[in-house]
Amino acid sequence: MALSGGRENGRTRDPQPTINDVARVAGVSKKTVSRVINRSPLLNEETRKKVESVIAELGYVPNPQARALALRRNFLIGLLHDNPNAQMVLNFQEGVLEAIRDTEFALVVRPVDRHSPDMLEDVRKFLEQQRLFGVLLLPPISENDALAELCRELGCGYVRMGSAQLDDDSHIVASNDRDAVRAATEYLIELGHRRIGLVAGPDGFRSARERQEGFLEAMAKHGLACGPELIARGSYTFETGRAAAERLFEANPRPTAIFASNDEMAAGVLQAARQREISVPEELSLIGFDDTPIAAHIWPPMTTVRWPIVSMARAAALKLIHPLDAEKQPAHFLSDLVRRASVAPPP
Amino acid sequence: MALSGGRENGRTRDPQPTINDVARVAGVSKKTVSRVINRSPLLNEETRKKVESVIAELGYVPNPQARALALRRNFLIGLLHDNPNAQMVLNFQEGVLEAIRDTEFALVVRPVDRHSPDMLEDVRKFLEQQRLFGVLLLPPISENDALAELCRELGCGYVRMGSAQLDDDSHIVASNDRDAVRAATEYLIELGHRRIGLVAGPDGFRSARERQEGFLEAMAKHGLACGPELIARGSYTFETGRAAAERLFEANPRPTAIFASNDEMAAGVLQAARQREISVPEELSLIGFDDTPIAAHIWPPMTTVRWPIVSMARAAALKLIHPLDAEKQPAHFLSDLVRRASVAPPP
DNA sequence: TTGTACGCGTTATCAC
DNA sequence: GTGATAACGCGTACAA
Repeated sequence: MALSGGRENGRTRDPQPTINDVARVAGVSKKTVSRVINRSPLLNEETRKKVESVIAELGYVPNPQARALALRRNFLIGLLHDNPNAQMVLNFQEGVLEAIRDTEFALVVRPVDRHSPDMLEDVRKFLEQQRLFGVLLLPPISENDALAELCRELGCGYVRMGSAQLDDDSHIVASNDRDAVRAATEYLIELGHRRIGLVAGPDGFRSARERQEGFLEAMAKHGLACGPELIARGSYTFETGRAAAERLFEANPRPTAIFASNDEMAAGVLQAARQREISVPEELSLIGFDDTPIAAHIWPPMTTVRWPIVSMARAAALKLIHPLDAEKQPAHFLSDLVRRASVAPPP
Repeated sequence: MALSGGRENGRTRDPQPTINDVARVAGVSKKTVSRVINRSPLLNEETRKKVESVIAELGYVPNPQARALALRRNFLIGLLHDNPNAQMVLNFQEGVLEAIRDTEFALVVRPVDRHSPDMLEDVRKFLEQQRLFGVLLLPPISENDALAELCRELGCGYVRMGSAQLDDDSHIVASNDRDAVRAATEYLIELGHRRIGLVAGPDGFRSARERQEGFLEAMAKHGLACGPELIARGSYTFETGRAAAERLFEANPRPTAIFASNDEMAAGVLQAARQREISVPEELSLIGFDDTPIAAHIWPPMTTVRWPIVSMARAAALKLIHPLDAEKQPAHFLSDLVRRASVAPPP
């Protein structure tokens, strides 16, 4: 009579009831319970109600590990990133969690070190060991094609976040950084700026390249010169932004505006300007990229390009979760310019 | 002959070899393989070597879902937080990941909304559904005793991060905010400041209370007055910091120094000062708390209290993973003052 | 529409 | 030391 897992007496404090308990109490087979859980259409309405009430009464929750074993796939989605910037990572997590809210999916995070020679091996071990449903790749490591290839080889789903079309639409969610920066630069030009400096991002970053090209396109389109003295490269950090600004300030005549390829470098530019007593925006206009909190919290509040990372993250997660409808999720997102106080017409 | 899971021909691209495959190839039982994996001491050295070589050859990796099912516990540790601040969350993740590197544990993140009336129910659902090994609680939700009680009820391990002794040593990793703030305040006093304002944190936050009391202790110890006109409350955001500063500036005489209970509010204070053309540090000294990136990136670079969050996170994770040795991990950490340019003697 | 029997990959029991 | 055999909790053929 007593099925496995059954405990007839009220003594044992239930270590989570199982599907067997539900079946026994409801007086049906385990399979029927399983059908109720998985919303099988061919099911007598009465038995469904009965089973559902027993489920509620017992507080039954399916064991995800057992499900994973039987289905030969689990419900964990991984977030692989190389900490491009804390706020961005967290915003991304937020978007993913919006997408998987009220599903059985969970998000596991995994920072990786893109400079480590065995980064790829580390990721492989991680994927083999955890057998994730799929992974989300954040820039800059999302630009690594070998990583995508590894996922394919391991049969692990993946979606990449990027600044451009890096993969087919079912595997990418991209912002169009080039267009956004072109528009930001044209905004400066329309205000009357002619000498505009660029703090470019590091070599090897696709985002850096896209942003630089957007900048150059705008300058070229308006016939503005943009020699090497107007371009300085940083590595997306505050300090390199400061150093890059120092170099741009040497240009003669000095630029009246600077576009920095991310906010952190823009903050560095601002500090360099302050040390030289160049006032922003009166003597120097400044635009950043990312709209991280720092942009709004420094003085003057900084004009910057905001990309809709939460929506992008949500779309990426949905693509991953519903591989068949992956193409229904938008693959391209537009960034917009957040106008604050760091931009003014040239002196 | 052919055991389950065996594929004798080279045709099928192996969807991960199982323990059965290893056992068959090595010519032993799967229990023996299991013993090798779990480093059972009673094992013939020869058979161990043989099995190990087969494991390597086949590239066998144990399936964590199957292990979880058999062991009735998985190897997922959860991070519950209410985004106190992006950098802090990410630093915490970093510390946890240091601790679980090269283990089979993985980190799953779960933001919660502490303002939602059914926060507790959400967490309960999450824990029941995912059946985590244990969870790490970040402030401010770590201060919620009902949450800790819930974990105990559900048999889910937990470790809380806090600003004070909130739980017994095996369930807490705490910084001593009170001492740190007292020291920071005394630093101001030693420089000669007598009128010192406090931007306190929000009601209901233990950290806010601890920091406030540290401040008051220092003031009292040196016989300094600290009336209500010298205390303004904010809610740990930039904007409330700015507003609090406005109120403090009304005090007569105006304070020559301000301690803000976190960096974000301190940045708000700085902005308010700038709008009033009160120069920092010449006319106003300022100290923050947390040492988030913004502290170093604003102007002037800000003196602040840094707590060793990465080490704390590591300790918390180790406590969770090794419940028996939990007490061996330190439960208390000291914060230190990072001296930058926002503090000077009073005018 | 519902139930039976078995598989998923691992660990635990208890013989040998 | 080692190996059958039975759990663990759930899903799927296939039969009823």
